[in-house]
Amino acid sequence: MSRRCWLMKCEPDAYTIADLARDGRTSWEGVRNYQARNFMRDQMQVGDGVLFYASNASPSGVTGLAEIVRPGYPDHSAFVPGHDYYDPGSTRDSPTWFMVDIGFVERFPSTVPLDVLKRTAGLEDMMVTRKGSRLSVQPVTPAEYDIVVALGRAAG
DNA sequence: GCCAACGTTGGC
DNA sequence: GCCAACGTTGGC
Repeated sequence: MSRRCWLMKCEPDAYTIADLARDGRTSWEGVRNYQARNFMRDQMQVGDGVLFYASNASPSGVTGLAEIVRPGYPDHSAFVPGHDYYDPGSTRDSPTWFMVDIGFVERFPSTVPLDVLKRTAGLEDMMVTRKGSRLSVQPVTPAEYDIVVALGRAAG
C-alpha cells in the first residue's frame, strides 16, 4: 500500500507542536465527527505522516510534523461521565468514537500559514484551503504533504 | 468577538 | 425523509 498522509487540526489553547515535542507522543481523543472518526478507525496506519495544523491561531497553519504511532482504538474519554468528551451513546462494548496516538517528528522553524497554503501551486485541492472546511482530520496526498514539508523547512 | 459555514438534531 | 433550528468550528 502506498504512503498515507493526513492533516490534523488542534487549537493552540488545547495542544501545540511544542507540547508534542515535549511529550514525544500523545493520544488524539475527543474527535466527535463521524468522517474524522472513520479515517482514524479505518485508515490510519502506524508510520503515516501527519501535518500538525494549528487552528484558531495567529496565524493558523501547519506548525510541524507528526506520525501515527498507534492505529485506531476506542476513545475511552467518551465513557467517563462528567468528562468534557463524555458521550453516553458510546459504550465499551460498542464504542462510537475512536482515536489514534501520534508521535513527534519535527517542528517547523515557523508556521506555514493558511494563506501561503492557499496560494501555493499544487495545494489547490487540499481540504484545509477550501472555504468552510471544518473537518479536523483530513487526508492529504503524498505530493501535497511533500510540498508542505518543503515550505515548512524553508520557512524561518 | 463576530459571524458564515457547517454538521447534527428532532418535529413533523 | 425533509428541513428548520440549533450548536460548533474556525477564519478573520
